Parts: sequence; C-alpha cells; structure tokens
Amino acid sequence: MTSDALSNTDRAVAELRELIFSGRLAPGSNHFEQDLADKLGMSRTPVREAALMLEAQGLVQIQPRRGVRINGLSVDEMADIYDVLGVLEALAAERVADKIRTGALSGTSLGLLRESTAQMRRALDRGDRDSWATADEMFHTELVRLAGNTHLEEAVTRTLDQVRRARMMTLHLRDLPVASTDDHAAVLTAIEAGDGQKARDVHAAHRRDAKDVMVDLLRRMGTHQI
Amino acid sequence: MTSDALSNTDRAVAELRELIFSGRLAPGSNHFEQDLADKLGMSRTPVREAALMLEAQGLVQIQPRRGVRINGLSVDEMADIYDVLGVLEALAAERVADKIRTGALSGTSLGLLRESTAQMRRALDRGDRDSWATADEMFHTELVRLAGNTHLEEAVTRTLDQVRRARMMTLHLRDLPVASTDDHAAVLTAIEAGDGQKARDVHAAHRRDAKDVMVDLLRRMGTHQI
DNA sequence: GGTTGCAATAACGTATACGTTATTGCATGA
DNA sequence: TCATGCAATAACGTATACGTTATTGCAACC
Repeated sequence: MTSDALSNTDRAVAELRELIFSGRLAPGSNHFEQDLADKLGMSRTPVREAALMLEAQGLVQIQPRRGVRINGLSVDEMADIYDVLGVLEALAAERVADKIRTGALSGTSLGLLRESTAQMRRALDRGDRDSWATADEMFHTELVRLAGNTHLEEAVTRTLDQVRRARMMTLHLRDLPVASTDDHAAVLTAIEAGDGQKARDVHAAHRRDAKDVMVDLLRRMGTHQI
Repeated sequence: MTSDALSNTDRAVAELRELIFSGRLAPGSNHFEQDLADKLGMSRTPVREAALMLEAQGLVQIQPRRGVRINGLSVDEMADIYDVLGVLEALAAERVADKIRTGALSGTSLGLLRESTAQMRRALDRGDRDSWATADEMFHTELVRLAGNTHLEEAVTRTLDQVRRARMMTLHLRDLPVASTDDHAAVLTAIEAGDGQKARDVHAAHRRDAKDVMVDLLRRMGTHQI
C-alpha cells in the first residue's frame, strides 16, 4: 500500500490544486477532511497532510470543526497580488536583459520567448483565447526561468497560484488581449536590446495594465469574491 | 491529550523554526522524524505535519529514508534572495510614500518608522549590534505593514525567513552598519516627502548595498553554505 | 581484494483507533 | 415564543500499528 513513485499525499496535493484552480472546489466553500478523503479514495492522513501544505501555500485555511476552507480573493486582494507579481517579473525581465547585454545569455536562448510571442499573435488572429493563455503562461514562465534565480521563480509561482482560478474564469469574459500581446513584444524587444531598465519598466507597465483590466472587469461584474 | 490553545503541530512548527534559525539544526544536516519527535516530546504525526509545512515554506526538504534535511544556502542564493527582497520592499516603500502623498496615511502613522530609525542610531553609537538588529527588523516589518498589502507582507516574510539564520550568524562579524542606518533615514525622508519613486529607488539601493555587504563578507570568510 | 547478492533493519507512508471538544438540536422552563 | 442548558454527534488532533521498501552490512564467490 505504498508509492508507485507518487505518494498519496502528493496525489492529494495535485488533485486538490486542480479542484481548486478549476473552481470545482468553490472559493469560500468548506470541506471536511473525511469527505475529501472519500472523494480522493484515500484515508484522512494524506488528505490532512495535503491540506497543511496547501495552507502553507496560502490556497486554503484549515478551520477546526468547519473543515478546509478554499481561499477566495477580494478584488482589492487581486490588485495587491498583481502588484507583487509586477515587481517580481519586472526583476526577472531586467535580469534577463542584463544577461543578454553581458553575454551571460546568448540571443538564441530567447527562442521560447520569441515563439510564445508569435503564438500569442497567431492565437489573437484566430480569436483563440485558450491558445493565447497557454502562450502567455509560457512567456512568463520562460522569462522567470531565464533569470536564473530559483527563489524568484518560487515566489512568482506561489504568487501566480493565488490568481490562477480568477485568470481562468475571466479569460473568456474579457476583451481580446490585443494590448497585452503588444506588451510582450515590447518586453522582448527591450530584452533583445539588452536594456535592463527598459525591460523592467515595460514589464511593470504591462502588469499594471493587466491588473487594471482584471480589476475593471471584476468590478463591472460586481464580483466581490473570486 | 488535545490542545491548550496551541496544537502539538503548531508547537512543532514553532520549535523547529527556532531550532533552524538559531543554527542548532545545522544547514545541510538530516534528522529522522522519530528523533525530532523524541526531542520535542510528541509522536511522529505532528512532527511530520510540521515538516511538511516547513517544506512548503522552503525551509527544509523531506528526503525519504534520509530524514528531514535543513536547507542551506549558497552565497549565490543569498544574493538571489536579497534581489527578491529588494524589489518587494521597494514596492512597499513606494506604496507607503504614495499613501502619504494622497493622504491615505497620516504623518503620525509613521511613528514606528521614526522610532526604529532613531533606535538604530542610538544602538550604533553604543556599538550595540543586537539592539540595532532589533530596530532594523522593526523598520522593515513596519514599512511592509504600512503598505497595507497582505500578500506582499506574506511574500516578504517568507523571503526573510530564508535568510534569517545567515543574518543572525553574520551580525557580529560585519562592520558596524553605519551606511545602512543612513539608508533607512533616507528612505524615511522620501516617504515623509510623499515621493514614491524616490522611496522605491532609495530602498532598492539600500537592499543592493546590504546584499553586497553580506556577499562580500561570506566570500571573504570562504563560506560556501550557510 | 573486490564485487555481488541476500538478509536484516529501520524509516517511511498511510490506515486506523481513540480521546477531546465544539457544535447542533432538542427539551425544558421562563 | 424565546432563551438556556444538556445530551448527542461528529470533526479533529494525535498516538499507534503495520506493510512496504530503501539501505546497510555481511557473507560468499570471483
């Protein structure tokens, strides 16, 4: 009854994350450990362990006798998180541009950034939001990876996790992300030019705009919790 | 055998953190769950739960059949973490300054920032490093608190935790933090003037210097892991 | 002597048991 | 009717039990 390379605890973490991000465990809802264990086909122990890890990651709260509560976000909190994300990714953009300038990174290593930018354009032409979102995520992931700072990467991942559900839910409600696509291209240009400051500033502006779009959308929808 | 307001799991987290930060659980060392349980006077369950939470916080790694490994840091990683801390706290400084400018925050609410700056000066005059460190921590904590962004606060806390042990260990090895104390005063001045950009830039420079001091010190000591 | 394989050990993953305690519903009395 | 208190329930915190499996040491063989 032990691992086939993946423990039940790990499975529980993965499956609960998926349930949370997809919204099938609704923000603000509560779930008893035993119920979750039944749903996942395991005993309380690994579920409880998973819940503790997710709590440490800020995705849930464990409320004794009231179950595991799925954290929701207010619109203000969304804005706060985007502020954090903004400075973290701007740092990444600056570092990558600097690495290009100093030669620590070759131009060819920007392949994935270029590819994802191109894919975003193509997706935009087709009006394919899902494909756009995939490319967008690839761009941001790759940008942070290229910065070569594992702790920055971790901070970004954790921060992104907080808004992942909201992004998935609003993707098909917002206007086509035309400006956002242009933003990515501008960041890429600054990076290719090795201009750290510009890459940082352009990226910060990009996240600021993304924040405004998201906040405006949520406010227009009258969303208070997501 | 239940809680007196604090569960054994919570106690385990708190005590293990203390043991890690104080260095009594050395970076790079491994510890079996049962041994830790014996040391803390509880069963494996709460210790295991605590270990999982600390792993989610990036303080340890759980290595099956090799025990709980206390994460150490290379000098390069220290530099990386200071980079992250720099942009996060710079964001906080900018926000606080902006709040002063827009009146969202009154001048009197800067009391703790002023106090801690003054305390740093006094501590410096007496050559009292411990008191200086206390005031320094108070300044940074209060700065981030005043920004009013809980998620920023959490990111900063998590990031600071990563370097807490190193800071404690090097505090008495470095030169008196004269420049650092002046830096804080400069940040405070920019905040009082409601100049967000300046507050941000000055603070970023402050963390950059702090990083250089720390990295130089560790390199001179020949430290590869801390 | 070195290598290979097997047996013993023990650390771990997870199920389960159990005492504790918050919560809920009902009954009783004002 | 509403408030109060008690009893029943059940969710949780934690100890423990147990099967699985990696690791280690020793023996046998090359």
